[in-house]
Amino acid sequence: MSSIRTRFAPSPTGFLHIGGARTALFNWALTRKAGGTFILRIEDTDLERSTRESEAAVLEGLEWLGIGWDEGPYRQSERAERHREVVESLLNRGGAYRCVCTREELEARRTADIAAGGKGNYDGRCRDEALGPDRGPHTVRLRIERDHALRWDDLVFGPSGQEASEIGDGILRRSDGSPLYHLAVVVDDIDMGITHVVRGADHHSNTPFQIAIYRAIGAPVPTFAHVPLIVSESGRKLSKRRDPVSLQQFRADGHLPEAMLNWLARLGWSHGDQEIFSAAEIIEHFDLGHVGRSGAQADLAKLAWLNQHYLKQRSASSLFEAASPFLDVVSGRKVVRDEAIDKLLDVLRERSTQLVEMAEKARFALVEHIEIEPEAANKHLRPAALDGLEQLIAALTSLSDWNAASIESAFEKACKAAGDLKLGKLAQPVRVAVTGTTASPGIYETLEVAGRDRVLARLRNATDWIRARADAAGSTPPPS
RNA sequence: GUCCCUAUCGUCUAGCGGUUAGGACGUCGGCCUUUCAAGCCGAUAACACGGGUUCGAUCCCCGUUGGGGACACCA
Repeated sequence: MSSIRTRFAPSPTGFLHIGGARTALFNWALTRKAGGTFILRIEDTDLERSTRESEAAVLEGLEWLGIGWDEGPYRQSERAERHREVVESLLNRGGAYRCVCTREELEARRTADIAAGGKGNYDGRCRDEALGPDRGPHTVRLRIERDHALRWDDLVFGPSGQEASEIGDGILRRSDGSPLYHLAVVVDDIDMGITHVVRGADHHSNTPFQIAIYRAIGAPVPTFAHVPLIVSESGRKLSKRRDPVSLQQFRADGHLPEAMLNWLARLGWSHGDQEIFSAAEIIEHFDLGHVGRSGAQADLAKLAWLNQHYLKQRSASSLFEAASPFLDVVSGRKVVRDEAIDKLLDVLRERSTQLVEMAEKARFALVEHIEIEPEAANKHLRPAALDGLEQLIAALTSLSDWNAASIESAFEKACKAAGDLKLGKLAQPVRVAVTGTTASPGIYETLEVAGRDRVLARLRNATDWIRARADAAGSTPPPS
């Protein structure tokens, strides 16, 4: 059996967006499953818009997702000579011809044709003129053989295509001598021995013309599979302006690569009822036959769920590894891993969907000074809480060990000393004093990871604040 | 405008002539509970419409409607 060869061919005109990432993923999964060769080719023939930065972003994005390639990256721009060569040979063999129609003429005739009920295809005026290279500025068009069916059996869409008579002779080379995309991809795919072209469904309609180019060149037509586009949550085409589409952005928000991979894989593809897929399982089960035929909306809520799922799956060390850069940002320094950090991340993982969120929730244990939410302070840091807080400070101060269990005993002692105070009555003020918010992990763990010194300092701050505020408001000071 | 593609819960989807139309996310409710989560339990919710074909259509065919894509000397 001959092994398959596939490629991912992004144009480096921006960041790698999720549609492209998914196309890469499908190619990769298909190829890995079949034990074939996956090639990366950068389509940078549009020199105006292509940049090395975005090329680097594409490679980085793929690497981050764990999508590795076997050959390349090749650059289409480096193959210009070869593209010229193919056009020349087509010209020599009569598979293509020179066309001197100007844009204006073309546009006028096209408009007239449509007005007359036609399709607006190129009318073939120069087709049989046998124009030589001495005719001034000209483009080169493919001489599409009439009465040919330009059809193929798409691995996703099934039987597809059109009759040759339904499309016009397309341009292969511009008047400035540069090749058009259609010619370049076909030539590159032929030269690189691509057997399976898996790409976005936006190319579905271009395929007949490309098949005609394969025929003219005399090369075997590869197998095609067109993957439906990802659409935005509003149901429309993804807009770079409106929608979150950059893989880099998802990464910066704190998504784990395994979650992104799983999410992308399930967007338009399924394997029975299974929702959770490791990279290995995607490879094991992937097949084009189970890729849907209609566009899929990017479901951010599902991504959030998946991301938390993988957050919960990670080992302490790999969780820290992923979270580390985010923790550094919040703390403003390099956070080193220790037992307290591990514990902190561990209690935070089931409370966060992204790493930015996780790091933000870890703030109370990472920085010296916290801001207390005014609303939380007003509600929970009241004179009524003073006695409990002071009893707790005393109990905490006399603790010999600082851990969740000993802290719990201190709470029990404080509650009892404060007149059989309910735990909830004490826990919330403490939570606000220590974390600045009303929501946090269990109160014992929270105090444990915040550290004794910080906890005691913040509790004292809180009691001071309550007193000062009571005085300022002129109300009766709390009983001592 | 022409051509092509597409259509199952709000979303991602399973289904490939006969099913109580399944799962997951979300949403809602309950349990748990020191807050928030997590977890567990339960509920809600779909075959776009109209014709055929067939003993029987979610499934096959044809329309309609909706959605998407392509029609460049862009990629």
